[in-house]
Amino acid sequence: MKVKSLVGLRFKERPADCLIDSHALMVRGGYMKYVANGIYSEFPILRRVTKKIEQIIREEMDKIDGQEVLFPVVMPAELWEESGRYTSIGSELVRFSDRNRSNLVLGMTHEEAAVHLVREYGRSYQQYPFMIYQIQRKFRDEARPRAGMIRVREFTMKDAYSFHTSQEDLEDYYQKCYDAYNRIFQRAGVPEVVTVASDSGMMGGSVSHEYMLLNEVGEDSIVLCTACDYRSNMEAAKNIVHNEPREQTQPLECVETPDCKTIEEVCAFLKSDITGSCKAVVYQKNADDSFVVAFVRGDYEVNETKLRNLVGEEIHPADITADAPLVAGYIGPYQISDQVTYYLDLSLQGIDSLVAGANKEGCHYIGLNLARDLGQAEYVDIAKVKEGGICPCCGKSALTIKRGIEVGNIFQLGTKYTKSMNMQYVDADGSLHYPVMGCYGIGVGRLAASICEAKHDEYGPIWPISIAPWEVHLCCIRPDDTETKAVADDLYEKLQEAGAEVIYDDREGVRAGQMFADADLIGVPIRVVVSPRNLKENKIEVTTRDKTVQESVDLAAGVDYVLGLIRELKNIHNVEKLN
RNA sequence: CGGGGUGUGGCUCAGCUUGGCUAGAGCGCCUGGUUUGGGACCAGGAGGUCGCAGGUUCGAAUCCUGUCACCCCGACCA
Repeated sequence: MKVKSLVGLRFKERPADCLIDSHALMVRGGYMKYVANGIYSEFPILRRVTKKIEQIIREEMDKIDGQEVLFPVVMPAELWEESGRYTSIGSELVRFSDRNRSNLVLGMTHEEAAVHLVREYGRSYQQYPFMIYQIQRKFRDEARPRAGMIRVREFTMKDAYSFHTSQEDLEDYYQKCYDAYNRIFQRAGVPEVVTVASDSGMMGGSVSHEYMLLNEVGEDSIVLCTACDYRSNMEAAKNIVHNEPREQTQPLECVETPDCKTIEEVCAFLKSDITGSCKAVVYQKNADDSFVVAFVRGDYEVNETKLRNLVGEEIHPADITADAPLVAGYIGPYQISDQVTYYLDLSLQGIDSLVAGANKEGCHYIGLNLARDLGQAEYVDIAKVKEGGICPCCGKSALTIKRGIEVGNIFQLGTKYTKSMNMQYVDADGSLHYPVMGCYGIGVGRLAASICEAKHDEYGPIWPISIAPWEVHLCCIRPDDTETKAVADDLYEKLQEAGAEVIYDDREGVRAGQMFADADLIGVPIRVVVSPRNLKENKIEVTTRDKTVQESVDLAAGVDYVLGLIRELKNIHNVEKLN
């Protein structure tokens, strides 16, 4: 491929809308073009990157006996009605109708299609286990796409579905997939991707893991233990609090706290420690707007995912109107209206004397003892883990919180879909059973963008060779010089004949500076420069994009040197060798 | 859906407060020339319904109303 004819515009200025570097670089480098909110087209450079990622995924899926299939993008509503998700999923699922007024949906995930495809095939236990996967476009009408390709509405995803005759077999396969995913990320040049325990969300199922590329621009908070291997998404992280007894039990007393609406204001006013206070965070159930109050120790935040799971239905932050059975700013667990459901967080357990709202305008209680004053008090885990918190695995106060981009996930689904869609197999003894499912996803475009985000400098991406659009970027400085051009052309031919993927810049009238800037933006790992200056010494210049190699090589040895370098760079991510 | 912001050649932006000649600059693009190792220089050129609709006015990129789109924060989220 010649740079001269590479379709896509590169430009110097950073587009105003690009908040994160990977987005800016991929737009500036002619990788992608904005089409509509959360929708992009891929130019050839990016398409080459995503194709390579897809190929790595394909190979690893095939290694664990996956079989590639293709589901439709458009599906009839009936299919989604079978699983119940036609109604249970919100506006993220695009629904529309065709000319016959049949209701259709755009595929945002394909559990329904997968079950539909193999419902008949999987009638006998002898067919199990099996796994099918596809690499295909999905559309999710996300509320707020952002950060370029990191969060979009239309995207390419590899989604895999495995079917088993027992939970044990699923767990066995789940582990194989877990390992395959690690190989994929290693081969794609990001071995630093970590797995974390996650909340299964609307997917249902019990066990699930997310693969996170730790990065500042990530949307997820990841809880990591610096003392052991514990890793979890914040949403699923268990919070452990040990409250030491520290005060004598005091009598319950109502005090005036005028204009103190936040817990900080109350504690400052009463000159009390925030860790001895009880904070109320109010939500409403989506279904009937009834109030749900979460009480946590003043210095903690509510983990809405854990709360949502506990409540068992969708909730949203409350709008406390004048006629609500709550006094905003003065809400406490003691004598709270019986029209509200409330939960006490574990962080409140064992505190003998609390400061808490009195459910009266301008008043708080001091000396509240939950065990004594509430009769029976039940404590649940609904608070967010804090930096330095106690690890639920090793018990040390060694938790740290980082940001991560979710590049993949795996779920043990159980029989949610096979049951609802009535997929059964006949067992050896003639009895009927629902197969157990697992599902496994990787966002291809998001992975490409994440890798760019993790590996770039101010000039452009630094692609790992395994997913780089090309392996070698050949620059011919001064192609108007016939000798230089002849040497460069020859190198281009020979490298390609030897199987190297080469992008060749032989543009006339383009100065060296621009060639280099373009090469930086394309981010190819090996750069070969042919110029009159080098040829005087009968040399060519070979450098790597990350500057770890900067060699002047004899022209005669040039091809072999470059081929050797390609092999060397490829070995870095060669999983077979590392394992 | 709530809050904030922005819409002016392909890109980055100025002009708007205080309405007034033919709407500007840099980058990019086209032609010719001089150049040639980190985004060159000279000369010439193409490219705009100033997001859209309505209103005020002798006159609107500029003021008013509405509307749409996008960006950011939040909500939401396999």
